[in-house]
Order: sequence, then C-alpha cells, then structure tokens
Amino acid sequence: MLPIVTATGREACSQAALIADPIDDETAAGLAQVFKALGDPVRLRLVSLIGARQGGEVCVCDLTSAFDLTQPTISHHLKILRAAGLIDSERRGTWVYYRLVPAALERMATLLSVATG
Amino acid sequence: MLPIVTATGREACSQAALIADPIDDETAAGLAQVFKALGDPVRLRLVSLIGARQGGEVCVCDLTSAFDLTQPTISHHLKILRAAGLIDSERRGTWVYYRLVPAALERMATLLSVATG
DNA sequence: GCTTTCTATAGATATCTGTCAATACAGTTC
DNA sequence: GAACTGTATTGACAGATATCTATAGAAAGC
Repeated sequence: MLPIVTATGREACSQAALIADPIDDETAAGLAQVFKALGDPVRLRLVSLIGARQGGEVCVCDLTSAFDLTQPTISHHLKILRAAGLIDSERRGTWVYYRLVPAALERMATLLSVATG
Repeated sequence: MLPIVTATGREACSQAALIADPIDDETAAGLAQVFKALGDPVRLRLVSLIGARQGGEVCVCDLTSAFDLTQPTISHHLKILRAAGLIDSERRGTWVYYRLVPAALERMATLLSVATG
C-alpha cells in the first residue's frame, strides 16, 4: 500500500474515493443510482450469476430459471442493472445475452476503497 | 496485481468477490442491505462527509447543518448506515459523534473488485 | 404468413422508503 | 430540579419499488 500523497493528500487518485473529499449533490445522486441497483438481493444474485459464468455471458432464460420469480420480474431487474451501467446486453437470434461491465464494478470498488482515499 | 490462482481460480481470496461464485439468497440479502444503505444520495454524502473529516469523527449537528433536511431525517439516515455496519457512533456529553467503519467499506470494495475475483 | 419461443413493456397493486412535525430522551448548566 | 441544547423516536403521508398478470415485440421454423 503506497498511496501517493500530495499537498492535500488525495489528488493523486484519478478516481476519487468517497472519503477523499465531501461529494456534491449531483455526484451523490449518480453514485446512489448505481448502489441502489446493487441494493437488491435478486439483482446482486444476477450480477453474481453473470460474473461467475465461464465466458462472461448468460442468456436471460438461464437467469430466469435460477429464481422463483416470473420472467418479467427478472427482465425488470436486468433493466435496472443496465440503466446503472453495471451490465450490458446483446441480442443473438432469439436470445439476449447479458454480461458485466467490469469497469463499472471497479469504479465502485475504488470509490469504497479506504486505502486509496 | 498478482492474484493467486488455485484449482478453481478463486479460493485464494478469503473475501470472495461477487463474481467468484454465484452467491446464495442469504448472502445476497445481507450484502443488499449494505448496498441499499449506500443507495441514497443523502447517505452517500453523509459517509463522504464523515470520511473526509480530519480526525474521522463528525458531530450530528455538523452533519445536519450540511443538508437542507430536518434533524430527524438525518438521524434516520444515520441509523440506516449504522444498521448496515458502515458507521459507528459514540456519545460524548451532549453530542454524538459518528465515524466510518473502514473494514465494512473495504469489504464491499473487495466484493466489487473484479481483479480479485 | 402462421405458430412458436424468447424477451420486453404496460398496467395494477401491495409494500417499502424518505420526509416532516411533534414528541421523547439524554446530558449539561444554572 | 428546571431550563436548555443536542439527538433519537414516533406517527403520518406522498412517492418509489418489487412483484404479478396480461400483452406486445422479435426472431426462427414451419
């Protein structure tokens, strides 16, 4: 752990940590949307299922079958995760495949990382 | 970045990443509570304000005055953050001081970190 | 084109959540 | 102990959200 300390002790990070400086309303609203997307057990499991899958892609049908919920409900959750920029989708034929957006997850990880603050 | 790769490629991490293996319902519910706590602009700003403060402690009165919200509302948000284990509080005289729980933030950061998965 | 399969959208509804006003509780000071 | 200050709790309510059923849209096969 070798944080580069500057005058104010934090400008060395291009991705500012949450605790580096008080964030403003707009920033908070944007970040909150992403955390809120992660703040549901079903959506967390969706992210987990997609991320754990070899190849990184999962068909909606496989996701739906992993839950005791209806297909529209899963579709709804996927939409929220996609709006948050956490996942991406691609249609191939009849099927739609979802995959993670690693950069988005990393960004949130960095934000929460105390060490880099 | 030097992940220790094992047979399954992930057991080297004591704190499993979200994408290492599909998480179960209970785990998801617990983690979702923490992410949900972070999924509100006011609470994100509270965490940010507390974390950015020199000394790591902030009095409720200082937090309240930073928002255009009533004192009970701020108290409500602080309670949610505390229930999620993200912050801690201590009463000293009339005042109550809040501080971050770095381990809790780090834990969530690790979970989201794709590299360590 | 018709049917079938897979996915998304629309509408309805019960529950959850963020906010406030009012009040209670805790500690200090007089 | 009475008054005052700082913080938490309660109760109420508008708005958001998770879920379902029903339906629409998209692609493939007949």
